[in-house]
Parts: sequence; structure tokens; C-alpha cells
Amino acid sequence: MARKRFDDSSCSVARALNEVGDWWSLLVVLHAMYGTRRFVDFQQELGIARNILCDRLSRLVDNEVLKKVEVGEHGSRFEYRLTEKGRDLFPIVIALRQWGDKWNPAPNQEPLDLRDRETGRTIRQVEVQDANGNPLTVRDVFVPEGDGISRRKTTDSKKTVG
Amino acid sequence: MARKRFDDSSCSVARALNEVGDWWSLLVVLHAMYGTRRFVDFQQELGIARNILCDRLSRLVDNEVLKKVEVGEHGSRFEYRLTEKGRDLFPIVIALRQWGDKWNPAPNQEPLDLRDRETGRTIRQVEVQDANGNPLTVRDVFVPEGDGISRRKTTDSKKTVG
DNA sequence: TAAATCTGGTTTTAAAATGCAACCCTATTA
DNA sequence: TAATAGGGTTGCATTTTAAAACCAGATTTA
Repeated sequence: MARKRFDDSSCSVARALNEVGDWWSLLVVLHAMYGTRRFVDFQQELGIARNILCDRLSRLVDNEVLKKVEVGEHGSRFEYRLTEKGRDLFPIVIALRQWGDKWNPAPNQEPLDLRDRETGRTIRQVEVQDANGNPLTVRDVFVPEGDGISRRKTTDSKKTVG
Repeated sequence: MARKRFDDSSCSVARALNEVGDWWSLLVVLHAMYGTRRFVDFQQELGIARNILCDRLSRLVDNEVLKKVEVGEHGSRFEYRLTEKGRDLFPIVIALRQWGDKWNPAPNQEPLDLRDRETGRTIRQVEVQDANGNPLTVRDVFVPEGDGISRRKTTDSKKTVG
């Protein structure tokens, strides 16, 4: 059967994954952030099948993560550019990159070193922070009751994370 | 043909997506962060097919995002608990949630309000920050040359993000 | 000017992934 | 003793995916 989709899910993570939660979309967005804009460039950089790339690009355009812009007077040339919504995926992509570098470092390769354009200094690890900017772990947060998360009367496990 | 996998990709985002980049894995991790630990609980909360849940749980265990723990003296009962590696996905999950809430808010629902257990105050928006903790956008960062990102001599688009 | 190339796709085909339902086995509870 | 809960596995039909071939308009190149 078909993949399940979550367009109308009450969970915003599910709705987000619906738009960028497949194997390729976030990689397309990542390369767009590195400056790639053209169909052929995406195709060659990612090594993605052309039909899949087609599908992903148009889906990202439908979801307003990218916009398709006609460029050049000669012939039909297009560019796929990030929208504000797309650029807003930045923390997610960077957090994924940092997680990958930390837990699955490439054997013979330095992790990618991203730097602040202004100061030239390495950026921070992306983290969840409290109102004052102090880092928080899973255990430090809670959801006020009446949140809409469907929970069963749990079986017999104690409710501590980890 | 088969889905493409990126186990050995030089891109850490690709390697990360290889472990948690499918339609269900991050949702499983999310619910684990909310406290879910049991097979049936995941199954009912997520509405996922049992065989797929099986597959995802064992893959997450293989990748050391979850650990499978035998509990209870009576019968074979298991719990799936987050490892440190799994808990380290916290910023990614939260960033996804915030992105979903911002750009695809649920029609009749308040966005989920996560709070610091200690102060009771709402947590911050997850962001990329420079060394001093100031927020950075895509346009504020750069990759030092010689980074291993495969780039073509770009066609004729100007290299500005967005 | 004809041939080759670039760009951005669509089509075809076969292998996987997905979802559903049914089944299995061990314990526990009614 | 029967029913139910937990944690799966199996079979099957439907989708998705990847690879490669094909296409069509514009533009170089020979």
C-alpha cells in the first residue's frame, strides 16, 4: 500500500516531515543552501534520478520551500531558489549535519567547518535553549497538560526519558 | 529499483538521513522523547503498521539511537529507550516541530508549548548561532574552501542564497 | 547550415518499501 | 478454560523508487 501521509495530522512534526521528511528533499534544500539553483546542478551534485529530482523539486515548490524562477532570455532556463520558509530550515539542516558529524563521522574526513561570515569563527552547536539561552536536554522540558498529544494509559513502564 | 542509501556518503547530512531520514523514524524518536517505550504504545500512538514499526525499531536499535531492554520477570516484555545518541536528536526534533508550527500551523490548535521544567517558561526558538550566541541565517555563514562538497563550475546563476 | 550539446523534463521497467490483515507464541487475567 | 495483552512474523496488493532511454526546444560548435 501507499505511504501514509500526515497532511492533516495534529502533530506539527508529522506535518513537517510530510514536506521535507523523505530521503531527498532535505538534501536538495541543503544544496540549495550551498548555492545550487539549477536542475542539472542538483542532479549531478546529488546523483539523484532525474524523475525523482523532478518530483522533489515540484513538491518543494508546491510547499513553498523553493520557488521556481524563469531566468535568462535564451530558452527556458529555470532556477530553484529558497523561499523564506525554505531558508528557515537552516537550523534543522545544520543540526542534522552536526549530529551526523558527531555520531557517524566520516572515516577519513574532517567534519565540515561552518563559519560566521563576519567574524570567521566556527559556529556553535545547535541546541535547545531556555528563555535565557541556557542549553536544555530532553529531560529539562515538559509539555503542559492538555496538549493534544495522544497518549495511552501507559502499560507498566516508568515515565522517565531515556 | 531500490532506494538509494548513503552509508558511506562523504556528507554527514546524508549519513544522518540514512539513519533517521525516513517517514517514521523521527516520529518514533519523538514519541520516545515524550516517554513512550513499548511496542504497543508506539503502534497505537503513531498508527503505524506493525511490521514497519518492527523494522524501524530494530533499525534504530542497530544504529544505537534506541536500546532494547528486557523488562519484567513475566514473559518477554521489552522497552525501547533512547540512548545518548538518540537523545541528541532533541534539537532536530524540536526544530522540526517549531518549523511545522510556524509554516503549517494546525487549523484549530495551539502550537505545542514546551517549557523549561525548572522555570516553567517557554523554550526558545532553535537557531544557528555564532560563537557568541547571536543568531545566524544561511547568508551569514560560509564554508572554508577545500571542504569536500562536490560543486560543479556552476552554470550561469549568481551564487547568492535564496 | 547541419550536427552536437545543454537544459529540463517524461516514459518504461523492475526492484523495494509500505500497509493491511491474518496468524503465532507466551503470559496473564477473568 | 477462555479471553486478552504483548511482541512479533508472514503473505499479499499497491506504491515508490532508481536507472536508463527517450524527447523537445534553444544554442553552440564544426
